[in-house]
Amino acid sequence: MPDVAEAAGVSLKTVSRVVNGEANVAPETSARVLEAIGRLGFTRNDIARGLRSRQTSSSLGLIIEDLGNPFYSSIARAVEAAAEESGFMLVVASSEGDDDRERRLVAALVERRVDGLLLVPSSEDHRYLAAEAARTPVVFLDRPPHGVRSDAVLLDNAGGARLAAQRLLGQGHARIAVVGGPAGLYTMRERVSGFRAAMADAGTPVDESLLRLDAGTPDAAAAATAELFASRRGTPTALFCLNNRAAVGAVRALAYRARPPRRPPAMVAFDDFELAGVLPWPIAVVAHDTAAMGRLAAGLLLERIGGSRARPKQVTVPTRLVAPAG
Amino acid sequence: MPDVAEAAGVSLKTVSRVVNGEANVAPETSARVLEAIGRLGFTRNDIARGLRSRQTSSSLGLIIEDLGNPFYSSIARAVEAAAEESGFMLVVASSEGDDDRERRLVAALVERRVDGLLLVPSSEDHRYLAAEAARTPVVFLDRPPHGVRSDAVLLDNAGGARLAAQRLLGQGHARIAVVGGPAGLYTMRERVSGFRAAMADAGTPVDESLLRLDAGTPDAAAAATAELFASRRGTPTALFCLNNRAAVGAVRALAYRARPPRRPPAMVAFDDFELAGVLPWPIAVVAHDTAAMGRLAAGLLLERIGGSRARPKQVTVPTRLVAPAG
DNA sequence: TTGTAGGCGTTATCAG
DNA sequence: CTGATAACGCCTACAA
Repeated sequence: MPDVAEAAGVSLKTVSRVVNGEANVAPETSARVLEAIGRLGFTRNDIARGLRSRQTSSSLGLIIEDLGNPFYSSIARAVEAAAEESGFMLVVASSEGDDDRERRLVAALVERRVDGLLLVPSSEDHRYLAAEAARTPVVFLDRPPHGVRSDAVLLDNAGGARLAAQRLLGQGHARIAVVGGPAGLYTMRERVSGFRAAMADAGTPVDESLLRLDAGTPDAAAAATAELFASRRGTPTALFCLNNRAAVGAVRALAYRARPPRRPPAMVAFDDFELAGVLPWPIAVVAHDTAAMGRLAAGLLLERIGGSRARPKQVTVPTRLVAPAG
Repeated sequence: MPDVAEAAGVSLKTVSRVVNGEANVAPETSARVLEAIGRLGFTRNDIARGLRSRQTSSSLGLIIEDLGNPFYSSIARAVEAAAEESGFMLVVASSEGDDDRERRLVAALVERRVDGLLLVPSSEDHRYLAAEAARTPVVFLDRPPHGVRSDAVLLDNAGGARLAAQRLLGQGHARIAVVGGPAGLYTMRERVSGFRAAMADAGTPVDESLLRLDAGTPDAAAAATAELFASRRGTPTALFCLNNRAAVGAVRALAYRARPPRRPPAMVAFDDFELAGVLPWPIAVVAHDTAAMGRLAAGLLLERIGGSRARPKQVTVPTRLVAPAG
């Protein structure tokens, strides 16, 4: 910038004014400065800029588990759109479900002075955030905070699981298998407990041997599903997949098993997916609005960044059952 | 940091040393400083840090079309992994296929002093980048640069399309419909020309009325597909979908059309998708390694950041045909 | 309308 | 081993 100033024969401050489009610059001076800028290929340094005033980077941080999972990437998309609308850029990082990585990423983002942080936590104890949260607003996504008071946007996991169970029960199924995982994850626990509640309400006992809650990947879910439906006796007649990963695995396992295909089980999957409607047999899904989750979370975060000191809110996004057309 | 220094009764520079784990600090002094840091909740400000030395933000920028498209999100995941490995964070922005947005995002990222830029360009004239590229290394992804010399990582689009056409031709199909878009997009043009080349090689004339290259969204592709297969006469017997969006739309259209379903057309889709193997009828896909694309691009970028002045490379990632098991 | 002085939080340099 | 001082690139406040 000093170079530009010299080249244009003006002071540094005048260049600054031109670059930022401030008023009170003679058109002629401005033109000369602009010319110099063009000639020298000058670009304003936003990082030095923020240093003085806002002390920020005009960016939001988003920590999710895995960008490759459509659930998270669609959240990321919504967050990015909302951020951009308010003039923020989005820094995305994947924790891969690892506590330590999560902590490291939080620290890195705070050091970079993101203006706010959206976090899908992998850890279950967030007291480590108390210090950061004092400086940088944090909004939790998909899973609630523990040990720190922050806003959170969650799904109605138990409600959705209830709907799933009720549908299968309503179709006359009693032997319902449940596949998903990892078992310890908040969303999984909630969904399983919603499932159990619906079963209890219906007076239908849960056969624990049909619960496979250690299937957190498509492959694991496929293996678990294959096993569940391989036995000759005591085979379940219906299947509840706890998330989109489990659904992909289960669908594969069921599609590929012994040909010609036996009668497929009734199936409900938590999380909608693009091709749910066109599989070889009907699948119902527990759908929800991931875009809304992202938008809501970004909105809450932007309010905090704007200085809101309201009591931390916990917003729950509804789920609904989408049955196949057939 | 001055506060910490005062609290610990040392100089500012000593605090800096401790924070950065430099050698030559007495353990006792270090302990005192650490204590003060903990007590005051101090966090190093990475943005001020970069101001002095590297003049950078230790981050890479990635501009893609849409995080919601699995093709791009899986690239983003690979890029993020590679970036993180080298100590960079990733700033993601969606151009939504819009030239102006692309330019604005590039400018914003350069102003933020990302150390390098990965770009899936929407524009077709990149001379505007010449100035930025001088300061910030740019690597093109999925589509080649025009008017600026930069590295690029591309797919073998024509080759993949050839494979697709050859498969359908080999199955005895001559009336092959092609659905996708937008027509002007580099990848689409390449794929269509690969398709035409294979048809020409086989001596099979292309029926232009079966080409629907304006179907850039699932909905548009579904409509085009429905229309193509609705007619009584001149109906195509096979379908080539130019990308994953078109495939989703086409599958929907074909799955939902008049029940009981007529005999489904033979189908090949460019881009693999998770459930390709389990649809009601067999679908072959032109698969490729998006993770490798992301990794390669990030690698090239990191080399440039490292100061490489090698002649710009253009890397082509191979495609292969994956036929259904059946 | 334009310019000068000072400082944002950190690190590099060089002296103690 | 530790500290004083000068940058880094820009903006705010005040002055001319």
